[in-house]
Amino acid sequence: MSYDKSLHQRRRPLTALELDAIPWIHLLTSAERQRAVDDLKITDASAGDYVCRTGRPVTYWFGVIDGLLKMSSDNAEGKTMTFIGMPPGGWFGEGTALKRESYRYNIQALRRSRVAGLHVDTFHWLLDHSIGFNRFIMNQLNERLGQFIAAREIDRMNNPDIRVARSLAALFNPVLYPGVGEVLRITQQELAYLVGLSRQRVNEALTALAEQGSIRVEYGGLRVLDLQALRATVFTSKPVV
DNA sequence: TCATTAAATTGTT
DNA sequence: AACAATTTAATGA
Repeated sequence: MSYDKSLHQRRRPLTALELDAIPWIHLLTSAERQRAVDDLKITDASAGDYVCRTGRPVTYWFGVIDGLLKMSSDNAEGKTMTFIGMPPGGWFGEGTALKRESYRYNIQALRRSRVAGLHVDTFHWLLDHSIGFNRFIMNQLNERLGQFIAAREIDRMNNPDIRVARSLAALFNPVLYPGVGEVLRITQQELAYLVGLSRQRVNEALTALAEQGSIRVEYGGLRVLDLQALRATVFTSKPVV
């Protein structure tokens, strides 16, 4: 690399490959796609960077091209409450974009990530003109509703192994996160942040899940072998001797 | 391309 | 929280 390393461009157009990885782009007519592509911007976020903050006016509808983001909301006492992971292929913020309100979540990069942004005006234009886009949004909202209900259940789980299993299953959701595929790139530390457990405990849970055969633990990631089994995990971690 | 070194991640206590 | 072991990434010949 002989380029300058001082001022790497924070915002650039998308490559054809990145474009192809956007799930809803294929549902548009060529005219609609043209307009969307012209507006799409991609930004590189370093670990710890905020993609959006609570209270800021909505300017973009976001999608994860690569990397891993976490969504957190602060309650009245300023305590950070909910964590949801956003792996590649996930698009978010349509709720607030629809109402043109301000963001109700903090979105932070857990590691170096590439985030695509579609301006709210274009978002609304697509809603007004594209049936395919409307289907995508409707499907997305519906799927996420299911996810939130599941998330409430997960929060009430006291068994760490099951918490980890369910949280992982959510991250492997092929509808919400089509960019994930077979292998989810996530470290055990990152997963620990998302689930709200220590890395040690997550490691223990992952080992148990691997023994069960639903996943395989790999360096810097996890491979899903049986998503159904992962979702349905009910075993109690401590074997009764 | 290969060998060496540094950094990141994992497994364990 | 700390440590050693393992894997990957970076570097330079």
